[in-house]
Amino acid sequence: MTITEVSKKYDLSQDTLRYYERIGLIPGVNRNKSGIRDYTNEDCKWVEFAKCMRSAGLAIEVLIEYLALFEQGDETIAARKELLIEQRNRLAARIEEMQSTLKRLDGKIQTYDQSVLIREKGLQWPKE
Amino acid sequence: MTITEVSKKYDLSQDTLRYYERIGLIPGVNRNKSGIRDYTNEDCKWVEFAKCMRSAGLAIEVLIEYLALFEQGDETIAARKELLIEQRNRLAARIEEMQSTLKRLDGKIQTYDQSVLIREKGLQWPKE
DNA sequence: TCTTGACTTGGAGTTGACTCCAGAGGATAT
DNA sequence: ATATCCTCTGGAGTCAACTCCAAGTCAAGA
Repeated sequence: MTITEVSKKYDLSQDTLRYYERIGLIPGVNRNKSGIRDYTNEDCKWVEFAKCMRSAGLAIEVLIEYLALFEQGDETIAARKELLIEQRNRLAARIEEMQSTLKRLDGKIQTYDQSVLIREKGLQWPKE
Repeated sequence: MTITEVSKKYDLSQDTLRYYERIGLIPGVNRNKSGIRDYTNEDCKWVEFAKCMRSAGLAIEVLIEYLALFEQGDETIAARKELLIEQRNRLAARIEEMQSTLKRLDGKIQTYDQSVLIREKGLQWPKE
């Protein structure tokens, strides 16, 4: 697959794909005889994984480390698991925080519903 | 309240507090005769709101707009509600995305559990 | 053969959100 | 009174994560 195809498939710019490769967030992609990238299925999986994890807010640094560990082979399985657990826990915490903020926003919006109603009816704004 | 107190109370640096005020993310804080900030309770509520919304990932730009609308008075109630609904929906979408990534991480971690077990037992890695 | 267009690289520029700094003014402690 | 703090301002610097650019290569079409 060419970079254009991968770019379209995962909705990531070509620049971002080259950037991810350069910094080691995805593995090095093979080139044909004229030096042009040819993404394998395996490469694509990494692209997709990177995109997914980045969208969830995992830091690039951490994902680089994960790939580096992966490329060192089976000796690093325990370390990789550790890393994933750590990130999983961070993510879960962030989700919880965001959920409580979501609730707060819902509450605020409800208050606005009320206030609009009150204004429409020409009523007094309730105290406090 | 002084900036030091507010800074400690909400765990935001003094620089961040001054920055937030400068860009209009919190209202202008009154100064005493020697020009030093004296935060009111109202100011603190805005600081807390800003911190909460920022932690959930709402963009500074949007929060600046919200405060600007708020300061324009009741004419902007409808616009503020719109803004909040829009942000609420974005937030809900991000949470969902993150939740599915969380599940994916959990799955991956389980796989690692298995693989560690298999290595410990000296068994063959299962195909694929 | 000449041009067009996709691709390459290395490096510079941008954006959002802070974070730090220098220089100056008051207030407090010795 | 001098030193030490805390605060002020305006502006510069930093960091993560891209994003853009210039100069060059190569293959394919008119």
